Amino acid sequence: MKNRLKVARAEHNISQAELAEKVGVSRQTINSIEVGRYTPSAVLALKIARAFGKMAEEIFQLEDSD
Amino acid sequence: MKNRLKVARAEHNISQAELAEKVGVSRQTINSIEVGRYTPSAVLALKIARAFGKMAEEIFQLEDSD
DNA sequence: CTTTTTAGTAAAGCTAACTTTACATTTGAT
DNA sequence: ATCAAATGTAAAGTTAGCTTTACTAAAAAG
Repeated sequence: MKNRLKVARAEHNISQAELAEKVGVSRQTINSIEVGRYTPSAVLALKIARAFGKMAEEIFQLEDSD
Repeated sequence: MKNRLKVARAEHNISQAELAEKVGVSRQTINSIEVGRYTPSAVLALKIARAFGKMAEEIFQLEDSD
């Protein structure tokens, strides 16, 4: 799964740590998702999307490999 | 997390087994998600939404408890 | 009423998501 | 050039997502 987290954070000018706090996970979790180390749960994905005022699909996109 | 899987399946008139096959998981996984036994991964949530031609948020909704 | 399809549930096992702690590297500000 | 903030990564541990097999119950079709 691809994600546009880095871009969305840049648009909103917030750090990984700030996003983490906003959605209730650790900073490392946000970093790991952002760099593609793993896929978030649907709950976390929805919270992240909501934090940016976007649809989940605008932030997270399926790849052929999924 | 709430979900509208049962309704979406009814609209599309497909069984849990058919949906499972479409998105590449076991029938039990679909059933478990539908009855709220657990939350899907973001990948699976996106695949399910796509299978119904809807946005993830139309099928899966955050609750206060999330 | 009998058969078939669909749905619900359970146990055991495996892998991936997430945590905490901790340290190294990069970037930005002064 | 220095200090602070932000990012990247790692290891160890816990929990949740998902699988397979298997059985029961409900609903639909005949």
